[in-house]
Amino acid sequence: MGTERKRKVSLFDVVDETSAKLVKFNGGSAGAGSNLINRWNGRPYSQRYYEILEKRRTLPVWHQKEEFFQALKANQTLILVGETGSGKTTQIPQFVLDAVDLDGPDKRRKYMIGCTQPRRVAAMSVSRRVAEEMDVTIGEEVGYSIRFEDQSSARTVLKYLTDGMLLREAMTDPLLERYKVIILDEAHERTLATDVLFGLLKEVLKNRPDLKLVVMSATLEAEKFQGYFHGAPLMKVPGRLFPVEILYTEEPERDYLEAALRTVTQIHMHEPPGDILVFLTGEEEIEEACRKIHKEVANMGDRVGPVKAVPLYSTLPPAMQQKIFEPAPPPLTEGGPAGRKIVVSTNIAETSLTIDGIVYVIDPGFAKQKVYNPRIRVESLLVSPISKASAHQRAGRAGRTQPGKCYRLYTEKSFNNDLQSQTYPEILRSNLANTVLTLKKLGIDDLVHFDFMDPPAPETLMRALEVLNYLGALDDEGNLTKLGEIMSELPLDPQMGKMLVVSPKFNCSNEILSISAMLSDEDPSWCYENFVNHRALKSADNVRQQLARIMGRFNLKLSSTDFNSRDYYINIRKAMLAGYFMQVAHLERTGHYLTVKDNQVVHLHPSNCLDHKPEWVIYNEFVLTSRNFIRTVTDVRGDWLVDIAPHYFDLANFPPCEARRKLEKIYKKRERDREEEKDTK
DNA sequence: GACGGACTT
Repeated sequence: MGTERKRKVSLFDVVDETSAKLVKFNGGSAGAGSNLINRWNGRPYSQRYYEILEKRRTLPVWHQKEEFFQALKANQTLILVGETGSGKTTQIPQFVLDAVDLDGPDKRRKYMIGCTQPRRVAAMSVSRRVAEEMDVTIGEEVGYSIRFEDQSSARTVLKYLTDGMLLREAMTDPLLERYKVIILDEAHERTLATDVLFGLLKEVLKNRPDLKLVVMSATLEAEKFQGYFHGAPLMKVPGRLFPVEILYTEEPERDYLEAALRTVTQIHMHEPPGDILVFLTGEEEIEEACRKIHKEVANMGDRVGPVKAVPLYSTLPPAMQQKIFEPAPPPLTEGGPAGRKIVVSTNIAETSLTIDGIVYVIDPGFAKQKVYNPRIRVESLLVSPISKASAHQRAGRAGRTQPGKCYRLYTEKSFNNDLQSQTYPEILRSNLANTVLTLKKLGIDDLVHFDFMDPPAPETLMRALEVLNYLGALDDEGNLTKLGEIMSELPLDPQMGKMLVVSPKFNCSNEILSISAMLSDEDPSWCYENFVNHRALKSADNVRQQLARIMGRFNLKLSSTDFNSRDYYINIRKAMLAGYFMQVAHLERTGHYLTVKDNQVVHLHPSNCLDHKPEWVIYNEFVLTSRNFIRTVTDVRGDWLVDIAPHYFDLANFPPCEARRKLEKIYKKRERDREEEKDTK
């Protein structure tokens, strides 16, 4: 069949010049005489292939193709720095395909090239683009793999996947033996998964001399990467951005929101046409800013053109998000002042979404960032100053289609002296219980000596180990137990994983499965005009199915207590406690709740749906906002605590407090009951 | 009496 196609093609009238060039660009790897045949699927190239090829050749990274080949050939690890527009994400993996031999030792099995992305959408859209460039079908020779969707096949030679997905694959394929080359893209973002992959790959490379690693990053922190990867060579690729003029304020601004709005109106009045992108920190602030912009511009009357202020944040429904791509409004009257689009966005526009046509960026210098307090095991969001790298990225958003301007609402001195150069990697700002469980499953026994690029605080690791030990996922020697094994396979936090795994014992796994799915996904009670969010329910159902499949693999039975039984809800609450016994709060005589053992004063979040204040509650989340809130709470009973988690509520290891005294009473009553029982016998 | 920056398995 293949021969027939080849014959047809040799008669095919293709522009000679293109095919001649093609031989050269395909290198020696395309089979002899097959320059018009796509080596990946044996089909003749389409006209579109040649059209795209012309454009690809103009990408900055193409000028360094030979240099890249040499570096890849000579080294096991390679670091590549390329700014926005260099074409690295789409081109480098294709260069790698041209440079390496994917045949396995027995010739039957072919190796793959894997390229990680921090985000699902990116993995999906980039792989589609590359499939088009290579003139192959997506899901065949070029594919992608993200949660809920595996678009790859036995023929796949290049696979884009989320970094979290590669980490999952490593659980079953510790030496990543399906891969010949792994490319970690967007490494500067330092996601939790990428950071774990760094350390893991360093180990794997030692045991797989034939495996190669390419680390791609957008910043010069690459020199740090170089040090980490034993002085791997660094290749720099220029980006393709228009110049962006940076403007600072003379004095520090007291109120960044007010300053941002003032800057918007000034640009609108005095600057040439071009859209504006304003970075703010959250939904509420953004909606308020949009309202104020419309109001202020309306007050200016006909002197200025019309504006369309559009909000942008991740929880905005997709249809509303699409509005950022609509054009600016036309002038009110023919020949009148031009209209302007003003996108008011969170950090989502810094990395995940690119909007063409932005000429002005307003950067107040703040973002909400996660911080973790290992002492009380609480993660919270805090509005905090951004890093220099982040400011640089924001500014770049103004230069995608023409020269632009970036207004930094802070002084140049502040930029130089106060901003840290890089954002703290996520691994230093997170609860690591889940990460530690993953590492254990990956066979990393000695966490203290695991080669993290930035080692987390020892206390954070200790707290994570402690939590996993209390849950029974790790034994006292720190080894993964059978329970821990199952928990590591579930895409859930350890507490929730434990709750789900033990739920069959409480005869309520159907219900706990639903609860887990609903809690681990976006919240559908954030309803839109009192209707339950359909998309959120669909996605919770998706999660539920995935969890049910994994439970099936471990022979965990799906069961329910009779709905009319008085034990129906009791069993569910007990199963929840079996996972969440470390997140208990006790109602003190003062009327306040105090978290057990950590002794933090907390308040029931107003969104709770209890009709009374129970003496003991377990909570799903501790949120630090205007006060310490515990959110999504469930009423539990004191004697369940000592039944279900006696090892945690062990009085020998318990600070003196009201909760302790209550537990003492329960233990004493237990003793009395036992003795009475003895006497009656 | 009031909350989700961005992501991922």
